[in-house]
Amino acid sequence: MPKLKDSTKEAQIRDAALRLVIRTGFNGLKMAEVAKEASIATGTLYIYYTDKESLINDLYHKTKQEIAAVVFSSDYQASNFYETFRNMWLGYYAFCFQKPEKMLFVEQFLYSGLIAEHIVQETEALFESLNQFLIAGQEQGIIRTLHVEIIKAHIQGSLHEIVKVLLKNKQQLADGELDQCFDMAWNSIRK
Amino acid sequence: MPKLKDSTKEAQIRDAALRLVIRTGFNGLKMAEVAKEASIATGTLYIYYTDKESLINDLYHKTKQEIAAVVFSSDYQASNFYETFRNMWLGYYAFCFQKPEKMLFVEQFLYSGLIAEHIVQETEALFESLNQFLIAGQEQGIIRTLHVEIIKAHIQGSLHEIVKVLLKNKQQLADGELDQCFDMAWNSIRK
Amino acid sequence: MPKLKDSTKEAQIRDAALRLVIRTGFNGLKMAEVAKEASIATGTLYIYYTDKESLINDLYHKTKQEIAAVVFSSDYQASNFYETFRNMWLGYYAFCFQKPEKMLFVEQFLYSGLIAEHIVQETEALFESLNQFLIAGQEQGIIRTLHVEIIKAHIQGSLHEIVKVLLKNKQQLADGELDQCFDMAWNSIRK
Amino acid sequence: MPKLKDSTKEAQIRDAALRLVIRTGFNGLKMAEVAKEASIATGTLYIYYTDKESLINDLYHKTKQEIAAVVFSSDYQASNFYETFRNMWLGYYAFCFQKPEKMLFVEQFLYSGLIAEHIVQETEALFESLNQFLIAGQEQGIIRTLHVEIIKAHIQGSLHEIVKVLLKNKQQLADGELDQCFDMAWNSIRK
DNA sequence: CATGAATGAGAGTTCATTCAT
DNA sequence: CATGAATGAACTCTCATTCAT
Repeated sequence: MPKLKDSTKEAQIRDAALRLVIRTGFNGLKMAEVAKEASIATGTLYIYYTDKESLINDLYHKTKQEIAAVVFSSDYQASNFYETFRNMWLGYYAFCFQKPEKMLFVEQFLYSGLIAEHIVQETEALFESLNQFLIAGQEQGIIRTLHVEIIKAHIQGSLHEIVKVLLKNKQQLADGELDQCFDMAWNSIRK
Repeated sequence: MPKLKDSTKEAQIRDAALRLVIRTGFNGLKMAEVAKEASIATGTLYIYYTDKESLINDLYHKTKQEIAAVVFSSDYQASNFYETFRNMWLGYYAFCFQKPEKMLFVEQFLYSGLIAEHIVQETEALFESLNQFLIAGQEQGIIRTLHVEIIKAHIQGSLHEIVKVLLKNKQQLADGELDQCFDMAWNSIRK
Repeated sequence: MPKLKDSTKEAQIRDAALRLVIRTGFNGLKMAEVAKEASIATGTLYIYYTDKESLINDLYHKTKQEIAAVVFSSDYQASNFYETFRNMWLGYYAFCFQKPEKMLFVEQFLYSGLIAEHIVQETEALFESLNQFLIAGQEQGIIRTLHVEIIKAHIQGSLHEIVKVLLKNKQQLADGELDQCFDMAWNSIRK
Repeated sequence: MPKLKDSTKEAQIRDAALRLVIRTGFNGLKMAEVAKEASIATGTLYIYYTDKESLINDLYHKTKQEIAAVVFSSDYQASNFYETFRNMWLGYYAFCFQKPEKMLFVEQFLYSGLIAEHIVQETEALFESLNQFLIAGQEQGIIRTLHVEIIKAHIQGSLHEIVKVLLKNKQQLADGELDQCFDMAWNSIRK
């Protein structure tokens, strides 16, 4: 019996690629560096991923899945729209702050044209229930009536940018500030 | 740093570089392609810019200057905070929608580590009066008291993301929707 | 040099290698493909052959032996020179037409410098009795007096090339044509 | 004005490639070695040829053209079929003996599947008048009636193989031997 | 100043061979 | 013996930069 294909290794590779790619972009990402960062030989990379593109595509897919799992965590379900929204926003904020590479990576590649269309669509589908949630809020007259894609863009865009500023300045939000940030998000959409 | 030669040609080069770089990132940008897109020979590029990095740095600098000129357009000065803010927001929105390459380019390179620190600082300084403006609003009790960097991040992040979604879907905002978007921005910061 | 393991498997490997190598040459031959074609694992290949070169050398040796066995088939011995020569020529023609890979392989590698000198010499020795046969024909005044190496080259070169043309065009020789081809060979050497 | 694309260089590259490729086959041919042999940088190779395949294709094309020019040299036209055929045969023999690389290269690649079909066809067309010549000989009852492709294969195959044997043994044919070799060729086809 | 051919270091990918299982 | 994952040197091709014209 031969050595068995190690499924840990695939995750190691993705972790390494993620760490490196956000610094340099797709074209700046060097497979040799990914290998070194993952502590394997270059050739081994190609046992797990046929080429750089497929590595990035899989990384995108898996990262989006992880984000969906965070946003839709069952812990966040509350009795009313506001509470649920608040839980989601805070949960996603915490995620972005703790794993900014994932936030940055996804942001960087969504509009890059490098992710295969079918993967983009599969991952968008993962967030369909978020759309449902927002539409329900609109129908109940809780939040403003505006195309949900724009609402999501508004919320996500501001959250991401805030996290980026904080990371750049190596700051953290005090509790009161965090509340204010959430307030900004909420005030912008509530009716 | 550019040498003082034909300044039309220099602008051609920057335009070409801008168009190309947002598709591919710094590492994907090919000097030969920039030259072709600018309708000059490769060698000529190096008369105007010593290397790729200096081209990108100059492009960043000039683009930020243009954005500052837009945001601080004297036309936008109004008699009260709200009106001025509204003019600025709408003006910047229009700019981003019409010249998304510039928005995307600046966004892509701000945190990239490729722009020389002194250039980042010089360009940040251009926006100092925006800080003043916001702080004045806070002192007058018009807008919420929160670190201005965060306020700016919130406003800019959401505006950019909305524009990106619209461009991706090749949509435009109807007038009412545009008002709503501004409302979201305003509601989030007003007291 | 092969180790003495499962001799069926060894033959499978050679068959696989032969099929593949004539399409691609030595450098294009991939050990992994040989293994797959032979329905074994890559590692197993190296139990039978220490490296690619030794595989090719053994294949060359065995193929030459097979050709010698064909040419010197006892069935071909006839009462006179002409008949024997004719039997040999027709037998070898049939062999080349049925197993062109073997003909092509041997032709491709003879002058390649990849076959170890001692193997080339051993295999040449197998054809020594062909030399004897031709010399006898010369001494009896049946065929022209010319260095036997040149006579052999003439006969073999033309026979091979005819087979190659036929295979390329997916044709076969009608009986009369085959006779003509043999006639060409015979007329060129007879006195 | 820039340095002008040097047409000598293209020929240098082909010469280098030809010298190397017959030793190693297509897959063994290393672009870096071709460059070194041609005394240029690797990158320069790619200014003249987009890739290895196109280099080989052009080399094939040009070599076949050269061979056609040799075979159809106007000097060889004589008053009768025999003389013309003799001139051609001797001329081609001399060519193969002096530039065996060209003979070997063409032989190696004709059936390799690496030469683009349109190039194979274009080059075959160059030899159409050889077919005409042979058919005329058949119609005049001078040579045997047999598919010209087979006649050509017979003549060419034996000539090539003889040259290969001679080169391998570092021999040359004495004048009498050369006559004998031509005689073999002639006797095989004459009626 | 302008040109584009030339350079060569460096990137992605392949594959002969090894070795843990 | 058999397996196939792992290795890393080597190969093809690219591209920032230089420089002869």
